[in-house]
Amino acid sequence: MKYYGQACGIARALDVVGERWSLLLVRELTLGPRRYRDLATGLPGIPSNVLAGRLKDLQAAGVVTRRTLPAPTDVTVYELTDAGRALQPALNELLDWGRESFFLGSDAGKLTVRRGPAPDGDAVVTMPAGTLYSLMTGQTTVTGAVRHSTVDGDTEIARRALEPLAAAALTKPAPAI
Amino acid sequence: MKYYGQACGIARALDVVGERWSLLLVRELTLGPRRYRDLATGLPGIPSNVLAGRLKDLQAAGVVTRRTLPAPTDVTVYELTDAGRALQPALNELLDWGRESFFLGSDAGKLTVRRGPAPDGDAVVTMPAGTLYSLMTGQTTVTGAVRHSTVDGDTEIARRALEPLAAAALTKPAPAI
DNA sequence: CCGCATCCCCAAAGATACTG
DNA sequence: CAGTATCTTTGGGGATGCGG
Repeated sequence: MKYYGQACGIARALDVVGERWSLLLVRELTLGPRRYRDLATGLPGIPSNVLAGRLKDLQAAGVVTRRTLPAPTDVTVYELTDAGRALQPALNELLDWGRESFFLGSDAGKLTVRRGPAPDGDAVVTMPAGTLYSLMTGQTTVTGAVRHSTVDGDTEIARRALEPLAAAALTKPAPAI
Repeated sequence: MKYYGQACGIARALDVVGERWSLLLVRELTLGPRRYRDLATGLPGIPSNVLAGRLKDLQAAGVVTRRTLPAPTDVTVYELTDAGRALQPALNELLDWGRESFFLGSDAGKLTVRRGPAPDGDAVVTMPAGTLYSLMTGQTTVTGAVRHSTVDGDTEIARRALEPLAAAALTKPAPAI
């Protein structure tokens, strides 16, 4: 890893747990001791070598320990050290921040997640999360989704912005709008 | 950026500010509005294109805004949004965690930073930070450093462990010990 | 199986030069 | 000064292999 090399405590903390997957790995271990396989399934998408590498790094940093349970189980588990458990308050704050409201932006067929109140735009479409889900999974169409939405601004622009989000659009390249 | 794609708030938070440099950039902006150049100097080592990219990402995420001050200053500054300022508690917790005590480990000529109390080993050398600095900058030798240290364990092993840390060792490959 | 290690590939970071 | 352009290097993503 490349270190920030700053005296700041935040930088030093990120030197230890700032790499991709590291904090999520700690999150998994706050639930208790876990086996390699448990961690792999709890972190969908993490490559096997990255998981192994992170576990090594966090052990070297004194955040995680590896232990083999006594016979007859004879299972190797990973668990947090005291220093690792001390990360809990930071995780809680990140959790609080991360679950605040957010909104989806559609720009030129590219879907982005943004935080805070929705800014003014050509059109703002507000719909229940379930309606968005139905739209994206093909259970409803753009027309159907709009019926369950409130549109603030140009309705035609709103429809064109929603098109690339519909499930049908997933099989063909999104048109630039 | 590759998103974690998990419903967990921590994962969503890291989707927004989990990339390298992002949280340190937010830290800089908690001090108040800053110009591009201020940020670059406050984040030593950040490549210019990465800084520009992070600023774009954080603006898109609604964490940072860009503003041009009115004439005659006519200076563009970056500052945190309300959502960005809401990261302060998380930064404080990371700061608390990051400035806790840590120790250096020397293993096969490789220097590592570890957290928590120093574990038992073949030898544990305790010295003032200034002595370590002198050793690594060549202002003192291993022998001189040991004189200002307390050694718990095998003294010869301690000396061999310190050798690769001395400034003189930086010009030649560290021997495997 | 479970717990990794190895390989290849590509996207992103690092470094530096350059421009309006 | 505030970025963009370009090139090199690193490290993550994905698949697969392998020993206990």
